[in-house]
Amino acid sequence: MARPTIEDIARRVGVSKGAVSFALNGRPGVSEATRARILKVAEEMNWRPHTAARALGGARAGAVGLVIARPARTLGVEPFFAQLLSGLQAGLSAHSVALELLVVEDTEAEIEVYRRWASEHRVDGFILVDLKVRDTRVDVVEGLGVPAVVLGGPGRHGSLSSVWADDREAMLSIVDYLAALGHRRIAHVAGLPAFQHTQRRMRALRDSARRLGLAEVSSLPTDFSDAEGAATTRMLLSRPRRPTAIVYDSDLMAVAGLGVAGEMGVAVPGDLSIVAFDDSVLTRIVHPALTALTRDTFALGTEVAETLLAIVAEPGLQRDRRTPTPRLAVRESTAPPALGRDS
Amino acid sequence: MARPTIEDIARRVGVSKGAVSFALNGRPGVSEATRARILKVAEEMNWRPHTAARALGGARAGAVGLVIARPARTLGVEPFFAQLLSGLQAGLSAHSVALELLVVEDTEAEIEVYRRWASEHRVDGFILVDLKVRDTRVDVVEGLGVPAVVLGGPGRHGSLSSVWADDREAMLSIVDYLAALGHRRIAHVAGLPAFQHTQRRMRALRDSARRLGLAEVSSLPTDFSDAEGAATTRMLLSRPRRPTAIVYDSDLMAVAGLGVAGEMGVAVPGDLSIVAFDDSVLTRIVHPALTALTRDTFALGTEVAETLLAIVAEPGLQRDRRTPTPRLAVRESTAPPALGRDS
DNA sequence: CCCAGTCACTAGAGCGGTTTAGTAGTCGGG
DNA sequence: CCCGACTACTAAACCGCTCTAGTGACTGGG
Repeated sequence: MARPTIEDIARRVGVSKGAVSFALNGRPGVSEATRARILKVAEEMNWRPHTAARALGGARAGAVGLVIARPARTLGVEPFFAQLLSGLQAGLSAHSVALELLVVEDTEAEIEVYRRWASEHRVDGFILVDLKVRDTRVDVVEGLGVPAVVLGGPGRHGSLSSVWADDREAMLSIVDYLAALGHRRIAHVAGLPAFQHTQRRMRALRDSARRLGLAEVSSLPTDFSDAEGAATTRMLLSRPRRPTAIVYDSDLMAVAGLGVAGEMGVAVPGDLSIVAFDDSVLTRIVHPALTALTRDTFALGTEVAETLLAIVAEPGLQRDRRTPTPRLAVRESTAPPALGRDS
Repeated sequence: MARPTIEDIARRVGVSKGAVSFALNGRPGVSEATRARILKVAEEMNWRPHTAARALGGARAGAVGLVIARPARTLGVEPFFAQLLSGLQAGLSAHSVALELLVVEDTEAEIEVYRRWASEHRVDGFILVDLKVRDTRVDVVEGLGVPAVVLGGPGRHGSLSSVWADDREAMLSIVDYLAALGHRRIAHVAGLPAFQHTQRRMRALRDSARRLGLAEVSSLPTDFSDAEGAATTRMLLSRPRRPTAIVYDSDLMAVAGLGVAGEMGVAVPGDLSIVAFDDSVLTRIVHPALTALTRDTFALGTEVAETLLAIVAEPGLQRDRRTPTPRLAVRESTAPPALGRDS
């Protein structure tokens, strides 16, 4: 037998389609006895709702959308991202909601996809990541009237809900730690300056340096790629007065930096301390293992998923959820600076 | 104005719903003049098809499904996987087909999802990865009558189509290369023995050793995790007669192995050569950069996507597509073995 | 000049659910 | 005994689109 419909069930039980619908959705309108009979037959016939039919009636689409604007080839080198995805999955699938994933080339294409998916009723909500300083997406998604959660923040995301971690606090904790070890010349290999979180981290570093009286502290923006991370490291280590510690905005860049140090004969942590502003298996498998700011990215993903589902269930709701501040996991890549010629 | 429907367009243009449908789908039945008028109005009103309504009419769902059975937390440490995903995306989105992604705990749950998605008409086809030696999923998916493509092979996937690379040839090329360098004691840190490709690689290594007269060659299965990769390496390097070369079944394990070598003071490539059976940015950012079997995983993904779309478009079609054999990219982690005490 | 054939289009059924309005039947109170 | 309220259910509209059968106008051949 082909896919059974509620019509088939109705016929078999001897009731109307409506009664079957009520019974299957736990809605009042049928007696308990009838409900039981209907459920039994539905089970026997192995009935499953046809999502499209449901969605057509104006109901939920049963999926949420995640669109990422990156050159497709670079996705997936970021362990952070993959972990986030897993967490999202876990949070969504617990409620049988699917995730529609799309990778596009740029923000313009991304916005186009939001427009399309929203008008096609393909998804019930969106997740926005990689928030920029002045992000055009926020206005567009607000305008579409579709529930959305922004990963990042605080602030700067209009009426959309958000889930965020305190980048500032995190950066302060790193600098405090390095300063306590005795480091005075600290470099920060940052990410894309267009990102809000990059800006926050750079500002936190600057403030921290002022407060602690560290003179030679600087942030160097990159595009988050391993290539630029390596190039920037090479440049830093070629300086006559090179930094004694480098903070990288991603674990991938930190590992790339470690590779450059090895190549240039700079001992880690003897001559150079390295801290990664993100953790993953990567930082642990290299030698020496990298000191890293560790957070539960998986949990972050589930948090985002649940927040979004809550908003979908109750439109108009707005939520700003702060996640625990990441903590520094001290490993083997940090040590007091060598008492060198120029310290 | 809320979302416009073809009804709205029909009214505005002064034709029937049917005419609008024909015009918008490039179907015969309307004059060119009318078609142009309809398209113009549709454009003005910013009309988009309602996917659910379309799908309800028995048409395509406009999405394909990818279900992965892994503990959700471990997804995404595999660069291979992320790259594949990007490629899939690229191939699918070129045809405006979405990807429904779900990560589940085990194969049983995976099968349940296939059943559900198929009966809910949520997807038009499936992509199966991580094929096991005797894989229960193949029968189930065949039984569902939903188009599917298996990544892996050759053979052992019933009537389903497949896209595959020649693991055997690849392994032979690695062993030939190492033997040519002078290595005689080669270890293979393999993946899960339940996987077909792990079996093929192990067999290829064995055959190769026999052919080349290499006496001390062995494959050691792991679960593909960095932890087991590291542990196995530690064990191998602690042997009195340790291998002079190790081949790892994934880049992640190779990097983990490199870390262990560094930790144990074993010089790479001086005392030990390392080859990774998979390439990614990982192998390039470490120092020394790892010699690796490189293939275009992104292209593999698009290939899979296109194969699946072809089968969806023409059910009954069966295709076995072999992708180019991966090539060995020689980097800094391989060299002739040291003329040690016991070689 | 008539009829068959083509063209351009319309009307409406159907996809599989949800939901609303309506209808029997029962029950309790006055 | 009648009326109103409530319960359990039915019938049918509706969601937005596709697609088939049907219709009227026009064309061309005999």
